[in-house]
Amino acid sequence: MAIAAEKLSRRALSKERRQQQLLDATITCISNKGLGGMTLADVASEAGLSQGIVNLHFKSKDNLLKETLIYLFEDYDNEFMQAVANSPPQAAAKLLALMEMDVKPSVCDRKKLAVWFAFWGEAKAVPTYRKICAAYEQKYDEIMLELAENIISEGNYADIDAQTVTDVLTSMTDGLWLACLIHPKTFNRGTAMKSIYSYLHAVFPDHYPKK
Amino acid sequence: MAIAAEKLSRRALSKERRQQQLLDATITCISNKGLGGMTLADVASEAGLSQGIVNLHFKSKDNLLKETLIYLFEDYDNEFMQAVANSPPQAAAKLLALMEMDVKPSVCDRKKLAVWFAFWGEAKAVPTYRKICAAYEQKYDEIMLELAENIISEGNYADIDAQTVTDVLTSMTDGLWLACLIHPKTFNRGTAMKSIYSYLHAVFPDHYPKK
Amino acid sequence: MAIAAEKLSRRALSKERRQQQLLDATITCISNKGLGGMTLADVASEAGLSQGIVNLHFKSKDNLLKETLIYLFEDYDNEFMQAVANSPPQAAAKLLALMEMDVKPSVCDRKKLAVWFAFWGEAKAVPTYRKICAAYEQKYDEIMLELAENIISEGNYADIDAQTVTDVLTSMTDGLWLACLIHPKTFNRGTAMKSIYSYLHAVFPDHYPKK
Amino acid sequence: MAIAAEKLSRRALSKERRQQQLLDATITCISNKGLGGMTLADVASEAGLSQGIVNLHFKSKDNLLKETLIYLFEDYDNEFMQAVANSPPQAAAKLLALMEMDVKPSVCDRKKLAVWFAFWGEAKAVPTYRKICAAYEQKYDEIMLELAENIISEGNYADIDAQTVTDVLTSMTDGLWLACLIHPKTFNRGTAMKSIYSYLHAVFPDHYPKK
DNA sequence: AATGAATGAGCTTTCATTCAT
DNA sequence: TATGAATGAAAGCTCATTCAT
Repeated sequence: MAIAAEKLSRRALSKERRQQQLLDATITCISNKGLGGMTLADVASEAGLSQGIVNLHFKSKDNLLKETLIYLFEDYDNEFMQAVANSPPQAAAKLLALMEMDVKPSVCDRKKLAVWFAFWGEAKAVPTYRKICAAYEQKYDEIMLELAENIISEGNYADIDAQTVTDVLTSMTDGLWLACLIHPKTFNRGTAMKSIYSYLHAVFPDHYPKK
Repeated sequence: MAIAAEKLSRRALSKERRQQQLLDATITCISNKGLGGMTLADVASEAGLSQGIVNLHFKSKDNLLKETLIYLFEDYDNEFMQAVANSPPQAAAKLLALMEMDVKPSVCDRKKLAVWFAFWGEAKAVPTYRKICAAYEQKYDEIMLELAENIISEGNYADIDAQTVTDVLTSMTDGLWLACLIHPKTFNRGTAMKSIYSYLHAVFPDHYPKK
Repeated sequence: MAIAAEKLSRRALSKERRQQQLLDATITCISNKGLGGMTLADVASEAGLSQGIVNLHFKSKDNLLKETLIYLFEDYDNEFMQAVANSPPQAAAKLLALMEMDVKPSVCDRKKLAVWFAFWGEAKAVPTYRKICAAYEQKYDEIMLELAENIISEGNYADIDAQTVTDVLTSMTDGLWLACLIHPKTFNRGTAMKSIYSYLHAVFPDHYPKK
Repeated sequence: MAIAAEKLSRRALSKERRQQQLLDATITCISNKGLGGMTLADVASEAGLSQGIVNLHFKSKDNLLKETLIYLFEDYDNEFMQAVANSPPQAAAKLLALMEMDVKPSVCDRKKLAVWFAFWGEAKAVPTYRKICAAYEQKYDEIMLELAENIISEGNYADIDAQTVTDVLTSMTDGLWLACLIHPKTFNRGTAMKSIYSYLHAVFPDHYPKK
């Protein structure tokens, strides 16, 4: 029956929407109260819904948190893949696009960063979180590694190790994010990008000329 | 003698000793269960003492956590100042000594790192933590900045900005710590140091020659 | 049906009803165990409900106690105002009705008196209680004062001070309540009323003739 | 041995002194924090001594409280018996002296009254307290009753019942004490005494002339 | 006699979870 | 699907009591 089908699809959609709404509320709450301080009542209240709603949609708090981490990664994943896709075809341009993506406001955003670090802070104690992180991050590492190798193969960088460059870049963005989170007043997006570029220029001077 | 030993453990230690013991137990517990998962009962049990002992010495859980963060920083502070003091007088040597300190096993230790990140993960939500971090970190920033400025003044580095270098180095160690915490299997101390050195070589080639 | 009854008791009552039920349970518990000895678990158990119920409805124990005192006063207030309203229009009759109300079983009841004295016993240490008491008692004082003044103006009582009479009557009922609480075996409602009447007769012989 | 004996007696004296000191501290603490709020740590601290001191001298908190109540009564007893002893030989004078004693500053003192009412507030729940109260109060009742009977036998008071008078006077002082405790700002010692005298004048006009 | 660190039972409070509506 | 009153386990915290010194 067409009507039933439509209803079903609408319902399904509505369900997805509601879950997204709850995930957004969760992010806000973690950001404001920390992973430890956040309660399901906070999330429900932030979403303007009733007490039991989170358990209804996510079964348990643990599961909600797991889904929130995945949601965060899916969001980042989108940004990451779009940065790769929408940049010029050269490896150097793509690598730079990724770095710019990492400091752009929608990614390097204190609310989201607070949640990232909240999860990382519990990661050692919660294997579930560590596994999710490992899976996604391996993917990003592979992509960056390939870009770095391409750049090296294009230039005169005999001594440079692609994995080292990848590690440094990953570490730098993580470290800059921490700075953004902990020292919001002194942190500056332009300076951060300048730091990253200064490293790229240092290792790949032919591809990243002095500005 | 077993009895004497048992009695000793239950006997009044000096207040300071007992508190240190509890702070150590707290670090272990946070590392194992996370900031949110850790309970005062865990800490007491880890220290082999009774339920009420933590409140007796630290008044409240919040205060215990605050003191733990300070204890962590005091420990790091010792390492930091010693690294500066015990290295050759040249700025380049001192800066390198600091970087080596940051990856040395007693500092770049998963147990401690888990606790650092646990606090950073709550820092946005807990101003107390943020303030403590800010106070110590400003000090380290100033010292590193001075070292970087000295190096620059000694060589032919007209284009290099000392603050940028400091920011990059700080970010890198933070990022490498995160890698150590989250990806213990792939993280490698030697590689980490190699990454850092590669950056130092890239910006200050005269002071940090190719190895 | 037993099942239905059980279900009913566990089912959501109106919020107001549930709170009243809990306030009644609180009064019973204070009466049995004293203000200090009463626990929230006692109250919940007395109400046949679960541990957390009191905090759910009253936020905290302190607040529960405050609301209990108010509940007690509202109950007394009803008795007081009804005694005034339902008695003959003459001031003397109304004043006598108030005194009779004070010794009637539903008011001069050991369970309730125990709670009154429990609060008065803490009043010096808890400003909140003192404020609540002061507010209500001022009202009763004013009403009684007006009645005493009316009686004085009606008779030949040149030397009588209305405020003194009011003070004496208030003191007497408080003192008789204490006797009822502490010496239940020797306390006698009739004797108590006789005492009060003997005073009324002594000061206002025209309005309160010898019986 | 004289020395030993002296030491012993000094020690014994010191012990009694210490206990009195602790009882005084207890009274202060109950007055400030209420029976429920007072802790043994408070008492020790108020006495300027160490944690375990109260249990050392009084075995348990319950016992301390019991002894405090007795201490309070012994103090009142002294006042009572002295008022009787030191007043003129006539019954009327002695009865008046007792009433004056009840409102004199050292007796009708908010600190002490707070403790009295704290005990009365728990009396229903704690039989020990009730028994102690009953024992002392019966004694006072008997003495006052005899005085009242003497006065009646001396004058033309055919209709007056001695027990009723005694009850009224006792109730009045209790009630005035409550007023002093709860409404310290409006309570007035002179007015209180005036109230009592007005009653004495009303029932025994020949013995207590209009002032 | 006095100390005060340590204990541990018992309390208040929080909150994820359940369930009748 | 959604609600929110109710639950009850688990936590932090308090404090009377103990005991080695």
